[in-house]
Amino acid sequence: MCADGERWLRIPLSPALPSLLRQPHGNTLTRNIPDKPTLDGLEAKWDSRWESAGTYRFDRTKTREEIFSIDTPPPTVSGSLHMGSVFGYVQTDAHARYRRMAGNEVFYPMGWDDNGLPTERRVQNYYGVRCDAGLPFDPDFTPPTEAHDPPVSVSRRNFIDLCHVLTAEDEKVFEDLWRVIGLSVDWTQTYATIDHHSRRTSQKAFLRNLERGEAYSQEAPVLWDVDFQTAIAQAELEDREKGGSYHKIAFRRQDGSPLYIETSRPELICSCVALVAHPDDDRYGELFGSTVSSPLFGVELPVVAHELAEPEKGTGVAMICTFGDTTDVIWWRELDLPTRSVIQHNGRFQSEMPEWLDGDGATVYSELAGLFPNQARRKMAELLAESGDLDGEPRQIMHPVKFYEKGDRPLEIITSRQWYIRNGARDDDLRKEMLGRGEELNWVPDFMGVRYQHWVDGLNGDWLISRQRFFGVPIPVWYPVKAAGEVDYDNPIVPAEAQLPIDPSSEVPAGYDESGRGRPGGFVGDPDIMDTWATSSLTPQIAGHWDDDPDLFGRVFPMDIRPQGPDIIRTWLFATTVRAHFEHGVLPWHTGTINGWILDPDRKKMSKSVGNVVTPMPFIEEVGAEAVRYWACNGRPGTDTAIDLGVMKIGRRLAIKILNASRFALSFSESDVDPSTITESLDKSMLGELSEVVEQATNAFERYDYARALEVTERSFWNWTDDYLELVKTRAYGEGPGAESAHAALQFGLSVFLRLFAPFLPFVTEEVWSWWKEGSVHRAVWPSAAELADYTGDADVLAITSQVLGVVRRTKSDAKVSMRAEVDRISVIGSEHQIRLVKDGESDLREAARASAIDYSEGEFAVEAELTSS
RNA sequence: GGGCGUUUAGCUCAGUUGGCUAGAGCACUGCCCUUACAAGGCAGGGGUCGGCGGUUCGAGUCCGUCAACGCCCACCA
Repeated sequence: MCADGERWLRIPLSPALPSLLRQPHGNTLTRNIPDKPTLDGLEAKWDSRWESAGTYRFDRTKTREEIFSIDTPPPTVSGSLHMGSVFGYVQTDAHARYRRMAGNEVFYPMGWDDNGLPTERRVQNYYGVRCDAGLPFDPDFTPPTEAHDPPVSVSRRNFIDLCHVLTAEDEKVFEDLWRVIGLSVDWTQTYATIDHHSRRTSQKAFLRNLERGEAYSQEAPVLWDVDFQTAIAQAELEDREKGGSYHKIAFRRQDGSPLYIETSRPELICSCVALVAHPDDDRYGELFGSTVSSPLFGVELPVVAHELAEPEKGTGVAMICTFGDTTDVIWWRELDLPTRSVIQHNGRFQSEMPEWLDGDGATVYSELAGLFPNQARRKMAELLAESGDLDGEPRQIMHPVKFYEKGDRPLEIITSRQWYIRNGARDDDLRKEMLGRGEELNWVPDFMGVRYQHWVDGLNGDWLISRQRFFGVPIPVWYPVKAAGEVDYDNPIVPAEAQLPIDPSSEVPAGYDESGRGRPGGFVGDPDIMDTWATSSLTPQIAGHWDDDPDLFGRVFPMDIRPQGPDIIRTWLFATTVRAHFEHGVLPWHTGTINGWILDPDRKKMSKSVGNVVTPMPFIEEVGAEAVRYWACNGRPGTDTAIDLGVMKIGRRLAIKILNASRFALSFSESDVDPSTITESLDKSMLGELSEVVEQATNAFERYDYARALEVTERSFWNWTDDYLELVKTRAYGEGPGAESAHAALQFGLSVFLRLFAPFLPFVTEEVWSWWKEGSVHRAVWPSAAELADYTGDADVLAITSQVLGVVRRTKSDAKVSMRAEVDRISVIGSEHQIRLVKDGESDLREAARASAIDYSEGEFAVEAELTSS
């Protein structure tokens, strides 16, 4: 795109030139307005000029009161570029541009979220590699040009290098998109969640959480993705409806009679630790305290009582396994049951014979060893059918199954040691404090606050931040290895803050040397990394340089707004709130603006799995960046918005209209006209109406309602071109005070419109601004009623004159004659006041209507036009 | 099962604290090459504001209820 953008290029306004050329009063640069203004190429032209002029550079000498700071969402660079990527960012940009013009110094950095699993997965697929932490580093490894098939194994360090290479490429693609779409970010203020500064900030914040007891490690059952082989957090869960089948299975009471349970996971009978029924369930009351034996394995199991057992579900008796689902974890913990787990980290049944099995049970188990759960399930169903313990045929059902949101196989629950940060789930006081933070935040739109509240109310565990992966910020601790060789997890060795960032798998704690790694009396490094949210929950601290630039941090933090999508309230917004609450004792921002969803043209939510992801570049190429921006800014705050090429085309038409109307408005004089020459009441009326528009647009922006600001500006602008420009045209082509008044009013009006549109249509407004003004429209002062006050008149003059003109047009249209057709007379009936208003605009009205005379009489308002018969 | 949001013209959407015959654009129809604009301009037709019931002098707007759609949450036996 933008290939021939410079075909009518003029001498650029170098930042150095204006001071040489500027005259004491106004600006005398010769205008160079193209005969055929075009939108083509404006994106590239102005992006590079803004960059070289530093138009959006942040001035850090400003005070906190003057600064407006934005906690920009760092896009996941390994994710797909889709229309949702531009939607929310453009809305934020419009607000940033408004703030900048309204007098704030805007802190608008950009980050890239590049660490974490999404990048690893993309690297695996892109290059056809897999990370094998056991392999040695290969210094001669070069990134493959084509994906290996089948995948080759590479060392951890080579793998991480590939992650860096690919994310650098991905970040360039994103930056290019942001530039084309016109985001006014300060490109000197960028960060990446894997970079040195972010790792340092992330580790420092973690160590402080650890020191204050807000972070801890614990050996416990966790939700586990068997493909990625990592623990995941509650916030990353999603339920999917999956088919399954209930198996009705007989356990044996002491007297040999069957006790039936129903389960969708018969393969876990071997890890069963108890059966459970509701304490008030009379059917089973006598069994509490006794034992039953499991089918095939013959393990004696207690029958226990717990409120969570639902009498209506299945037979009313459930088997408790370690662990089949999250309810099992609750029962296991609250009833103090033993652990009998058989599923390994790779998702397969362990090969070693479980110690609680012997005899026939061991023989049965040997058939399950090494299988995946779904394979073991079929095997168990066969075996149970053969032994007669399966009652009837399995019953097909659909039920919700927990998945990792990025995963393909159901989660398992596996016991392992993990790191957690407290979030209020296990501490009522902290939960109340976090709910209080949610109430404190100014939510835009306000109903979004409910989502936060529900999430915090529903938390059922602390925040699990450790991941058994590679491309991320390492957990910055080591552990002593006791003389007996066991690792002392309870006494982690921490680095000094000055040492950060560290990688405990390659660096050595103070007082040790490398030879002690993994040896009794020595140390081991924590092998895990932190989840990406553990770092991106610190974006205000990272972007504001909490770690290394307290002066800057004091000027931007707490930030003014956090713009983001509704889906990550539970993750990003909540986690950021937790971290700031712990570290700084404040809410990290004043306002949270939550954008809506992007729906595809059929009003379906876009998602990769559905395959309806729409990428922005084809739209930008077809209608231009500003048309896409116009569409994005038409989406109300927090409102789901469908991708609509039609809306974009309206935006394009608006931008073209601005070019053409500007060309007309600026065609009458070579220099700025003094607004004190505005004397005609129609002109003053127009400025009076504009004054109201300015007020409405400003109020809307103050409420973060960019869409409303655009709407009132746009409506007024079309009236301006349709009515005012037509009314004033003839007078403007003439000479004398009337013409001068028109010229000045046209310029003044245009100047106001360009500034009102600048947040939405940054390229075309800047282009027109450059025709006759110095500097950037984006650093021009936001229009105000005060600025217009000396030149305004009764807005009703223009309104009623336009209305009369409308009647004349309709008359001509009905008569199927040209708009240039002559009108003999217009008769206006109205109140004394209305008549006076029309008379104020009469001469312009007669020219525009081509009417030779206007008759007036008092009465109920009515207008009639009498065409000259031809 | 709970919560939030949406439902206004064929389509995409406005309608701020309840106030005169409900608005815009697209699409459709008619007219017009008028010296800013024909990838345009001007004008026109088109809606019992999801259903039902309330409050009110007055309801698209407030309350209740039902329905459809979307999203979020919920202990997978």
